Amino acid sequence: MFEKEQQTIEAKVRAYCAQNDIPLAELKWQPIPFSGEWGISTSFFATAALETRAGKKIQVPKRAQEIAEQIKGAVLSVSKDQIGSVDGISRIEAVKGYLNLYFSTFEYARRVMDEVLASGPDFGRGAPKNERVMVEYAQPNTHHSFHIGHARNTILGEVLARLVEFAGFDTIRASYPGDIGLGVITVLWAYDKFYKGQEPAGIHERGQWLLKIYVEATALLEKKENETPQETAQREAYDAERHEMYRKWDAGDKYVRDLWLKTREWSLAELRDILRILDVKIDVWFFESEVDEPAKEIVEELVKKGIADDERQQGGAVIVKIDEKLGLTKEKYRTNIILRSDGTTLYLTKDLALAKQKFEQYHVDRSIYVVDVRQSMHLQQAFAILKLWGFPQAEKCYHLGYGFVSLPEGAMSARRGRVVLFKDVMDEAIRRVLAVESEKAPELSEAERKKVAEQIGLGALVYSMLSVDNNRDIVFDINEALSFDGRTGPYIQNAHVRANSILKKAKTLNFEHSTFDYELTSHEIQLIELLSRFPLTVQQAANEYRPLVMAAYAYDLANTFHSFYHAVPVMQTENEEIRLARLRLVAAAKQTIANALRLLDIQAPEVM
RNA sequence: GCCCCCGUAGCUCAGUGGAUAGAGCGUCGGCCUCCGGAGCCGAAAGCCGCAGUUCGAGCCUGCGCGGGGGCGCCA
Repeated sequence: MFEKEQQTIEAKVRAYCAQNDIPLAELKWQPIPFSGEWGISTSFFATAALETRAGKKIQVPKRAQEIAEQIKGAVLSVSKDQIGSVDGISRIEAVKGYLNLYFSTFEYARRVMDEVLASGPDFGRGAPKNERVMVEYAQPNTHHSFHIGHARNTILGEVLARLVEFAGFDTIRASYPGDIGLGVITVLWAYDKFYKGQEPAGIHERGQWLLKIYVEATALLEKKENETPQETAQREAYDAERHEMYRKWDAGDKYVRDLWLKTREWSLAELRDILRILDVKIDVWFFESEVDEPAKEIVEELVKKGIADDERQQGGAVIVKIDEKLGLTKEKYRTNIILRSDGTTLYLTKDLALAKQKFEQYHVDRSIYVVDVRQSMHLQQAFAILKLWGFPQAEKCYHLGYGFVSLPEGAMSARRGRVVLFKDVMDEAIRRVLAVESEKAPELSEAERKKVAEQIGLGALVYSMLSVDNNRDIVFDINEALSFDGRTGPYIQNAHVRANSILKKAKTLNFEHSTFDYELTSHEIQLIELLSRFPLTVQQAANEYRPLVMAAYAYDLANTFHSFYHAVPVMQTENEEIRLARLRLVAAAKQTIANALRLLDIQAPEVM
């Protein structure tokens, strides 16, 4: 937001250095820490180090301070006419090798407020980048229920999509559910054999019921210790039935296909409802079952191109010796199979086919995969093969890996039914908020209370998933995830509510022309500075593909607002000019908190 | 055997080459006659080890120690 001033000063610094034979290194600007005032700074250590390398015998820190002081003098000196004073800068200091430029707050405060309030919900939006990004996430297997690990995936993916979209990328949201495989067939088999027609009516009840069937079926099919011969025979018979069903599915048997579609729809109905709750709107659905045929075709193409080696004649599979083809001498991507010896495809094959479709049909320039870190090797292999295949977009394929979500008692396991379901956590979240709401907000109607409970409960859950960097594992503790105190979603939402509360109390919001031509408190300055950082934070989070960056910013902003709120009176301010200016600042803060929350897929309530 | 991730305060985590390493929870102490206390203000407490690169290392490189994950017919 202060690029112009930065450039003006930079030009002066360059001019001075050129005149005085100082080999200027790259200038990096950053906000001044610790000051409580507001401005930007840069250091001259790198420049001094360059001089050292050029042969001068000097102490770098001392020399850096020297340069900073000289430049300060030059910038301030009006007599040398090519280096005059700079508009908008109130004060310049040279300290410890740094050049600090303090802004004249009056001018900048007005500029920041103007931009926030004129842009409103678009404040922080980046200019269009003419580049298309596809984010693939929310890809649970069907015929199971949606657990808290799926929730982490979906939330990370959605927030990433919101960030890159707001940052200026043309964005496509894609989901890739695993709707076929032995696990799916296992549920089909058990449903058909033991439970046909007994499904419950509710969307979530039915989805969760499928998981129950899966757990039971897995137990029936699992080899046990000390099995009697009869038990062994029974188990093997079941297993044979299951595989026969898979064969029929593959052959397109109508009965099995209908059964599959019907049960799959139950899962998808539950998934769609959870996505509705999370305000996720998927643009493109790719089903694993639909990329099977294209996958088989690309195997032949890769063999023909000499990328894959066909060992089928020897009774083997089709493989890609990735390291060898890339000319690597060290083991890195290894070798992997793209077609089983029985002619069926694998996950890797399907991902290759899917990537081809993304590039050719959807023209994506960047492809982001939000997938569990345990599949990191698999995706690196896929990207490497895409590169061998000649897709330039392979360079811009990115695996956003995230650590898995486990429970205090160990890893989650759908097979064993040891999972924490998203819906259960969410229901509990709402219960907990409702329990405190009657005390916190007694004036709310029943309907409002329920709506707010959903906003706050989800806010807590979502923020707890975003406030940890994605590559870290999470041990899910419901009390931590649903905490409303401290560094949490509700803390940020509360800042929004408080800002709203002040604005509601104001008789008029006629502050369009109010100025900040009075002595600002450090709380006001810090709040304005935070607001001004929002657009750059959007870009950083999007460029680094890191939702955490925005989650951290939102907390800092809320924290700064809460401090301001306690320290600086707004409505009680006697002076009307100052009161209006502060109201304007509160309005800008409310808007920016709302924008940040929206990017984090968290609702910004007006009351709570 | 090889590859990837992680090691920062009692606990859970930020901080990816610059000034004084920050939060939350927990502990201890203050603040509701004042715009909403889901809040604010304060205190105690910390970079796994050894080398190296650099003017400067929690951050980069190497080695070691400790924890987690992965490695040709699962997804």
